[in-house]
Amino acid sequence: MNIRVEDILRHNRLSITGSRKKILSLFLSHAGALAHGDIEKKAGEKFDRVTIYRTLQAFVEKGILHTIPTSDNNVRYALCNDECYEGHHHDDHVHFMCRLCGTTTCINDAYIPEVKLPRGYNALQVEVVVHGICKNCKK
Amino acid sequence: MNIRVEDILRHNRLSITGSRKKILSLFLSHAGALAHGDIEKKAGEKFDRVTIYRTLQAFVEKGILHTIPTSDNNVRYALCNDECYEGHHHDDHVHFMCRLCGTTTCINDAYIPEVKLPRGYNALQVEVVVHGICKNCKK
DNA sequence: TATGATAATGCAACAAAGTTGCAAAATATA
DNA sequence: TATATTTTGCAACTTTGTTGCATTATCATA
Repeated sequence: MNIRVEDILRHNRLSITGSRKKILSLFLSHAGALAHGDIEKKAGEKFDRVTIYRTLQAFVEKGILHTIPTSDNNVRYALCNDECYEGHHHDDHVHFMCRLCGTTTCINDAYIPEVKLPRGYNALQVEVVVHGICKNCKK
Repeated sequence: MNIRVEDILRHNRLSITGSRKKILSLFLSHAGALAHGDIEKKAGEKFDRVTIYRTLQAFVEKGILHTIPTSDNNVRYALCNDECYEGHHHDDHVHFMCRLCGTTTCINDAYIPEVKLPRGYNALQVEVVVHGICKNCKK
């Protein structure tokens, strides 16, 4: 697992440091999306808050992570899938937020349908956030 | 215009106060969505920050406004359309955020297509945020 | 329309979230 | 290994959001 983390960092021309390895492996070992606060808790007291901000920002710029829009002023971050690593940023995402357990998951295989906009509007990116009950909570 | 504002407040069993009238008329006279900060600026120094927070919260609870999810930790608020006033909250929205002028608009007449989710996921609400170039900026 | 009940506001104090500059430390490069 | 570059942690600060409470405004009704 650690080897993969270092490969990703190297591939994105980011120095291999403790905080980056830790934060990236948190995402790799955790299915759902994470907010800044989640990472602060999960990483323990080990890293400065500022470092976490800067690490997340760097990961988003490199396309390793993407953000998930929210209505609670608490943006979540999730791993991009493999296509993202190859320059072609995979911008259109479907995300699912569970009303019960609160977890956010990135549904990579959901097909995003064409959205019909009024005349004159030009779409560059479509984000879809579905709220409901997730697979685990439904059981 | 003021009459309409007071009607809406009365209809929602909210006391008619200066801040509510002001904030509601800001939305009625402004096509796009507004963030808390925008309202603070547009309302001038007239109202306490806390009052604006509580007013927005009340409007959302009553279904007068709805929130628009964002990736910048800066939730926008927009007027619900008429259906919202009748108990039946109009939950599924398409919102458009312009990359150039930054304005967010609520596209009420856009049809929200069915999103196919993996087995076991149950959708209750679908939010769509489209990023691109708006009608005005395209000219 | 005066009056008591109810609700909203503003203030203060606080908590949480996010930013910036800079010196020290870690990592990369050659 | 030595030097250049990058990243980190710290401090100080700004912005954003929250809570309790006394004061004030609005509402209901007699």
